[in-house]
Amino acid sequence: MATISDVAKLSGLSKTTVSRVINNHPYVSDKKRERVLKAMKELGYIPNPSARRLRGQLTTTIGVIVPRIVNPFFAHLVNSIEQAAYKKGYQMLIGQSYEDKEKELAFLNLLKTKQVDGIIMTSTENDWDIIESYNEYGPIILCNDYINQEVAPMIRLDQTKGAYLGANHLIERGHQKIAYCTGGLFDEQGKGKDRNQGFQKALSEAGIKINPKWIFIDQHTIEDGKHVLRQILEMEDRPTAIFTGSDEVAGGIIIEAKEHGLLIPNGLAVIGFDDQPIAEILDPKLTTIRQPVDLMGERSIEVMVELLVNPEMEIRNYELPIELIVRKST
Amino acid sequence: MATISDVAKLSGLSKTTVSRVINNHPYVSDKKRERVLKAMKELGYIPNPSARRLRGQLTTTIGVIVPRIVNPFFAHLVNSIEQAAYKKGYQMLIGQSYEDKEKELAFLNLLKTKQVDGIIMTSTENDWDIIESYNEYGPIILCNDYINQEVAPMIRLDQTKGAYLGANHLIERGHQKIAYCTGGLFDEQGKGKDRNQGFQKALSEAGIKINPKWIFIDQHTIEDGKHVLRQILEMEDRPTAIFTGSDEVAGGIIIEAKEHGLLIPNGLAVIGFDDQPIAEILDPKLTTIRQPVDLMGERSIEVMVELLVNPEMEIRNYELPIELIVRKST
DNA sequence: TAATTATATGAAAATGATTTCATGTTCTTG
DNA sequence: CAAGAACATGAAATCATTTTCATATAATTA
Repeated sequence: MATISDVAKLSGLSKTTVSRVINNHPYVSDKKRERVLKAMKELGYIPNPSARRLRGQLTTTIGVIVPRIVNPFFAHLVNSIEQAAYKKGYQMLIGQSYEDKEKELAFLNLLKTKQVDGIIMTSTENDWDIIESYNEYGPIILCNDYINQEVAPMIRLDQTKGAYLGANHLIERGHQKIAYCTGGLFDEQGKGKDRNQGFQKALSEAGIKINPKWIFIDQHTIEDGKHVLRQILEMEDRPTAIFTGSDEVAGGIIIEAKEHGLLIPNGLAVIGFDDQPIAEILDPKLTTIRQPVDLMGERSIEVMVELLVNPEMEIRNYELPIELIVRKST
Repeated sequence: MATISDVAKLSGLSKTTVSRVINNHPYVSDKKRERVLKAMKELGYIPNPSARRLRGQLTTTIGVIVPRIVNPFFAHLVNSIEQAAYKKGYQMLIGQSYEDKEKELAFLNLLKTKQVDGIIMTSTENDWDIIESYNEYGPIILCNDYINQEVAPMIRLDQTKGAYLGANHLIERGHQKIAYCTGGLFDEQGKGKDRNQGFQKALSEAGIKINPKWIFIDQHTIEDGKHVLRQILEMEDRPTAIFTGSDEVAGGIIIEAKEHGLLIPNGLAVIGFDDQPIAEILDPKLTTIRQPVDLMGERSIEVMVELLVNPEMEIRNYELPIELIVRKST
């Protein structure tokens, strides 16, 4: 690989001048700039990022933590982040936390060692106190997941409203016996908590009591959804509708219902969350709450880049619209 | 951040000795090693990767190129690669080529600038002549996609056999009028070509002629599949079965068939490729050809790590098993 | 016991960039 | 036209590490 010295030698100028051209510093005459550019092209010169980093320059790499990339919601989110990053000349380093605290910390360490300029977290496993300690090494922003304090920029949705819209829709369809199925645990913080609140608000406004037997926690996959449906079938007093925290779980419920001859939506109305491609594939098609994934990715990169340019930037929340998509499963 | 000099100062030893401890060089006395380790722990010292890279050390980062991460097949592949890489202490840098030659080259440049130790390509957009020119900067291995020369290690499946199995299955079910739907173009190299051959072999063995009107090329998404079905419905002479290059396209066909009241498999038998989660979700469940994604990811990392340790390693192919999964769509 | 050889350690060079400082030229401005 | 400001250039320092070279001591061998 050609180095800056090679370029300097070939162009008959100093490394300093070459460096100035690379970083388009103003004080370079047009003639010499031309000579440098010509030499650079001739040698196929690319500045060595390790050397630039060592001098405290930016890495033009942004880290993204996701729980698991095979979850289509996160695949889409990662996709939109990567697209936006590429447009701005950034690379994307991906890490899967697999809901493991250690893995999350291992990834945050990349910030400490300046391998990434900043990190976008789409989920958080550790407490914020711990994550915060990495913040001094570079910006951390939360996208999708969030916590209820204004400590870092957050790209978030009004989850409370989303859950409220969904629950309300079920109530309007005449349901009184509504089950609830969440990805998190019940006393959690952030996203899950807000959804719980929205759900509860809708029900209490309609004067409906929540039956604790109809609450399912820690449900994530299609398999989990199937299992939930089997549990419901065994109940004496069954719910007539179920609100789920993800399209995948909703999908599992619908697939298993078909297996057991339970009709959707007449036997059980099902509502999902995310509006993933699967929502259109299921039969019946899934009523769900759409999260504007592309917007979230784009906005995250925008905020990250601003923050890298101006680290003193004001920390605030960016709330994006959330929307109910009514299809055939309710 | 603490530097190696800080550790040297605190431990009262030289940078050299500290470096020796970090890289566990043999010639360090146990006593001093202890002192260094203690100082390192006390300062929370982590070596600066940029500086190490600059000195020509490995980056412990492996680049992975995928066409698009939202394609569940590639999401799973990336997942298995990341898992395997993490276990061996490597990070994974992802780039989406979006089937764009420029983007692919931009990513290959990371090798040139030593930002990654090696690159795993799960698809290739540029000709091998061009890709090969990056090979001198670090190992490139092909996983999933491949070319028909032994120029780089390839983790591949016997695609010819896969397509043969699928086509044969349709023929055994009594079909004579079989359509073919591929992701690539028709005269392509590598994966697509082998599949074409397998398909053709099965048909010619059964004495069946291929109807060129029933060949669909460049089909990738669910939407593409829907479109294919509409085209079939408009034909006077319709096929009774269709072989597709991906579960997603097959899914689109099945969904659209339902929309038009065409029964699967009686009106049209459909066979997919990949055995993605969607295959189990579709109604009827999809007959498909399973690719051992987890194995492919694992093997790729194994080979990559070996190759990094011993760059002179013999180049060879690693062929993994491929399998027909019969469900309800045929 | 003298001569190798293996073990231990550190000073200084090297890696490839950017930044600081010094110096010289050209342009404004009073 | 003198003096200060703006422009243009390069030598050398700097970033955090590894590697080379030099040197000293301990262990082995002849």
